[in-house]
Amino acid sequence: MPTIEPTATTKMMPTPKGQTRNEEVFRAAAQLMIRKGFAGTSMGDLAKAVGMTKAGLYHHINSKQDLLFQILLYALDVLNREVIAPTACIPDPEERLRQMIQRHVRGLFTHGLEFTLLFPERRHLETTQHEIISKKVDDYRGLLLKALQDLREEDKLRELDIHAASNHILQTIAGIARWYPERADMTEEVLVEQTVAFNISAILKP
Amino acid sequence: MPTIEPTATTKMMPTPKGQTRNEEVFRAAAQLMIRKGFAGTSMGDLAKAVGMTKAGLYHHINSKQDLLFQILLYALDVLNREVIAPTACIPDPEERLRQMIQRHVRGLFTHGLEFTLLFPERRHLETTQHEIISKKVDDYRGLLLKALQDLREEDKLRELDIHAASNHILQTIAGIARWYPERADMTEEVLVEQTVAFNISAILKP
DNA sequence: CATTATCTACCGACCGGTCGGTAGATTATA
DNA sequence: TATAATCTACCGACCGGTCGGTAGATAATG
Repeated sequence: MPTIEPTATTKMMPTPKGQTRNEEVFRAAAQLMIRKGFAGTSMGDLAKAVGMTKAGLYHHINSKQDLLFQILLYALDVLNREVIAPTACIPDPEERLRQMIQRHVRGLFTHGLEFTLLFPERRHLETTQHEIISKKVDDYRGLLLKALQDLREEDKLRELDIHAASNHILQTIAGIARWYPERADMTEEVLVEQTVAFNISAILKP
Repeated sequence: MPTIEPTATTKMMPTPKGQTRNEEVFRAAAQLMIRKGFAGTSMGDLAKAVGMTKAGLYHHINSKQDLLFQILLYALDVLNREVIAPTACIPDPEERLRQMIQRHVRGLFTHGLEFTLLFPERRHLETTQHEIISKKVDDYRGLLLKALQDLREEDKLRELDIHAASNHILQTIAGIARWYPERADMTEEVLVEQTVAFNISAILKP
């Protein structure tokens, strides 16, 4: 896991060369919060998970809230690098959409995109941080919407509400991280294909 | 433990008729937990929401955990009455599936089915209660799976993995309660149509 | 009067977070 | 090169506050 860079809204954390421990904390926190939720995860739990005391933990983070904020920023950063950036310049909207879905699903388990499960937990952030996350999430949804609009202009879309459709697509993707881990009776690559095909079939004219 | 009946939501008033205090507590609890999560909802919050003290609250419930259990049981009961029972005897699998989706989505806001958002919160239950809920949820997923299997036998299905498909369908439905409230730019009935069409198009041969 | 519903007052455990302190590595200086 | 100064990463102890939950008194209901 790459370093999570401090932002203008957060204080600099004492983070020297050895980032190993930092990564460990952030990773463990994300995993705990995915499993038990933000409110359901205590700093004591986290400290135990990384073999530290609570006090020692606070050498690496500013606050529980800010920890969540950093995790969400990281998740959005990966989303950018693994999904948004590589598909931004694809002119054909169908191919663009296919790749967005494909890359998002594939990234779920190979690039830490499972952290996107924590997006709803942004409700625990204070207003300013909440807005920062929400804006980026909305931007992502906007890209999906744009692909649908482009498809409509090419007359390749069924008669459907693109707002509803874009949300449905996002739900199928994000939802995978909720059910797949328990029912892994298909390979990851099959799951990728299935998810792309499901959503493409749902929206494209036959 | 008293059971709760679906009624129109009324603001907290001193013992409104047609709605017992019990229902008020359960309803308020469900709404709070949907908004802030189980762990993020304190009994103090809940007490304030129904205009009581914490102690007074505990006349109506056994424990916070059991409160969640009862809410989930109630949600599953409504799901049974509003979705499962009315569609169980429909022979045509396509029509059965259409009605299941239609009734589930329609029920989301008219019959308190938004409570299904709380299903993931069953992780906070103890083992036995957790298993009870999980079994019923799995049964519901099984019905969806059965409809897909029946469709396959009629050769009306695309080439797809029905396990992945059933989960995708469920995610689009349950996910509505997450995004629709904030982006209600379409009527409820349109949303019902859109969701049915989206999923049916996704799985049926063109 | 019996039952139900609610109150005041409180408990021990745990919460997020801070404090003063320190072992050990790193750096600056004489 | 010796040593003093600084810095990182951590700890045990502790803080005020909140958590879920309870005992016992009181009010309303029938």
